[in-house]
Amino acid sequence: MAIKLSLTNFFTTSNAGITFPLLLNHFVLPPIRRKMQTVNSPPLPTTSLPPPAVADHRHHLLLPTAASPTNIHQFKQLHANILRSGHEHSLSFLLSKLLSLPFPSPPSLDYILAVFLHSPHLDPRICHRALRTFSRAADGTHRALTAYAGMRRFDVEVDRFMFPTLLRAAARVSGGDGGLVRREVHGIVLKLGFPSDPFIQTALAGAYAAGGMIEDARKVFDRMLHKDMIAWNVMLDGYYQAGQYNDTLMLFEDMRNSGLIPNNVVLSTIITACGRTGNLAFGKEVHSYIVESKILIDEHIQSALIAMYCNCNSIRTAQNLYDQMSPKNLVASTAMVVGYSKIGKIEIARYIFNRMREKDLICWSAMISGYAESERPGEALRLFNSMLASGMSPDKITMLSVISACAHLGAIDLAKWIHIYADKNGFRGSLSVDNALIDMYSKSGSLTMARTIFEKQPERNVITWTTMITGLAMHGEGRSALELFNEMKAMGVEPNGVTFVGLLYACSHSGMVEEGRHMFKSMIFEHKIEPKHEHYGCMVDLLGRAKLLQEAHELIDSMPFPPNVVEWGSLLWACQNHGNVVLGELAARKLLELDSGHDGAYVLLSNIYAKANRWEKVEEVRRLMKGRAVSKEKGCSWVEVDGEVHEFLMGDECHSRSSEIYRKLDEIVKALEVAGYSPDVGSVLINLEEDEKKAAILLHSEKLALSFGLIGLTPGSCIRIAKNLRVCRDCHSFIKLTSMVFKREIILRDRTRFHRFMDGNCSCKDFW
DNA sequence: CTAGGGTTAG
Repeated sequence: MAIKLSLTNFFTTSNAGITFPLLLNHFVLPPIRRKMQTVNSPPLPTTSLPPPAVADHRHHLLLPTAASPTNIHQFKQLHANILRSGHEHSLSFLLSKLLSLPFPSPPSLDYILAVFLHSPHLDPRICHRALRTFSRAADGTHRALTAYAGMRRFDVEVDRFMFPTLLRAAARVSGGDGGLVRREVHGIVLKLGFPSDPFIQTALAGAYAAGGMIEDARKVFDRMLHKDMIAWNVMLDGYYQAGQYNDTLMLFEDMRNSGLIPNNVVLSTIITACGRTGNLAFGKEVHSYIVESKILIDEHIQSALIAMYCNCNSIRTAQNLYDQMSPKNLVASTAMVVGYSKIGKIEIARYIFNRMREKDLICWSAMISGYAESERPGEALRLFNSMLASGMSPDKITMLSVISACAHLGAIDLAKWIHIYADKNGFRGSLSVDNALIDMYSKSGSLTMARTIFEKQPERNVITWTTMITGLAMHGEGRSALELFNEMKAMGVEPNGVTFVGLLYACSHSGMVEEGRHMFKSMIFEHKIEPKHEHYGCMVDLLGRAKLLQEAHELIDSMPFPPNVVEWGSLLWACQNHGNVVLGELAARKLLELDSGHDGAYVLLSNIYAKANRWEKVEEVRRLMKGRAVSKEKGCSWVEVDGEVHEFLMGDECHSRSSEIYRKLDEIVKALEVAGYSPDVGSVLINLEEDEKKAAILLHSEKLALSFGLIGLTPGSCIRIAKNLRVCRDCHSFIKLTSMVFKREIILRDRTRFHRFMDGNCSCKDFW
């Protein structure tokens, strides 16, 4: 009765009884006799022994060498003897010997399975041992299922102890079959009448959870009358692994309400879940609960707490806990490294990293990605080299950080090197690594290579498409970006918020106003994606570039949340380009209300006034800026020469070839003056004489980088400059002229896009 | 058995 009820409640009748014998029967190996023909056996006596009544004590008669076989060769000889002598019932003895071996190597797993499937007598104990052997082996999943299918065909009685073991194997079957196998085993459990065995239920829930079938896991879990700690932990961990952190926390509440005292394993999971969702309140509550109930805070809990506070931006609390720890453990130290990196305190992160006595791959990766994220890609790569030198080999995640660092650096030679490295070390074909490579190549100026990898990819996810779309957009190929988007939709891949950032960006930089408006609407109404700051920022930029300043302003006013510096900044930038003083003043005021130290706001507003010949206002802005001690952020540029990346700050004299660089700069300026160049001092905001302004603007970092690039240039190659800020108008025309006068192709990458200069033209369609 | 690192945008 109970069985029937479960069946109808939980399964549709169609997938309960009908499908399950089909799927498990897939797992069958070729017949054993074929296999045995390849075994070399000694000649057998022609007269066979009488079949023993009890199959245990006479087997030594069949053994070629010793009383008990110890290696696979001896097993095979024994096996051959058994078969040829017709004592097939002795296979059980052979099997039980095989199963008592400590760790069968992979080929012998198949061998065991073959013997198993051909044994005429299988008792439940042997079956369970066989299942356990297969389920425990890393690659034993399918063999366990095959063994089970075989057992059922031979009508071996299945007892309740087998299911947890079987489910452990089923839990590892991935893909579409995984779901079917789980349901099938579930169906068998119900059919055989074990639906309320707590061990089986826990294993079932665990198997469903491991396959991401979290709702099914929950259904099984909810049916359990008696839930022990393991059951709760399985369910909590299931939600946690599925990334459903809020569900994890809610279930934890249920657990506490049920009166069960959580153990350390559960607590670790909960604390980590709090960190992942940034739920500091919950985390603190759990922390006080632990302290109040005097639960022993072991290393695991302490590390989890530290990581949680780091993730919730409470680095000081984390530091306090870390200080109390002695000796410092690897996990906690890594958490601190990540915590400090995330808030931009990379030096403190490095200090902790340096003091770690032993370093594993994870802490190396954490430090590398810390640098990559902190806009210090060069340091990230140096660290990667140290890691290799220390004998550590990267895994996929390390590679992602390193590739990302290369992308930020935008150095094509390094990009090629890391690509080759990834290929040689077997990372080719990994979806996430390929995605990172596409991004790296498009950010290094090689859209062709990016596209090549993209086209070759056997599998693409939303990140793949988004990366490629954004790559095209950065290179000014707006139309192609939109075409690719259509292709993506045709393939049935659902775009996300980031995809639309790329698309709006593409529209904005290719002057496709109508398409941009359409995209924005389609995002909201067709794809049900809530527009966020970055989308509004793109739209303001798009409208602003097209001189639709009023519409841009209206859009900002219509936002459902308060506008931020990006939106006002974009509007202000547009006002400067189109010379709108009134709206510009408004945007600058709003911007400064949000961030009184925003250097760009002063610069742009001052430029707007200068354009309108309102010099008294220019003076006022400068005084205001001086009074608030705001200074323009120093620009920083990199240039790659002979595969090496050189970094320049504004007015930098640190480079070992500094004097040479400045000589070259003079030479360029003289040549450009002949061609009609005169420094545009509009963006120099300090109170200087005209001549001093001209001198100051010639020290911009991209000009230094360009000069150095021209010194070391081999014929035919081009100069690639990466700049981490917006390029000023003067530098833009400076580079344009240089490309003409010196007959060089120059590629400039600023924070958001590429400018390709050739013969005095620039590929970008921006306003200069 | 649990805890620490990752790819797209900003």
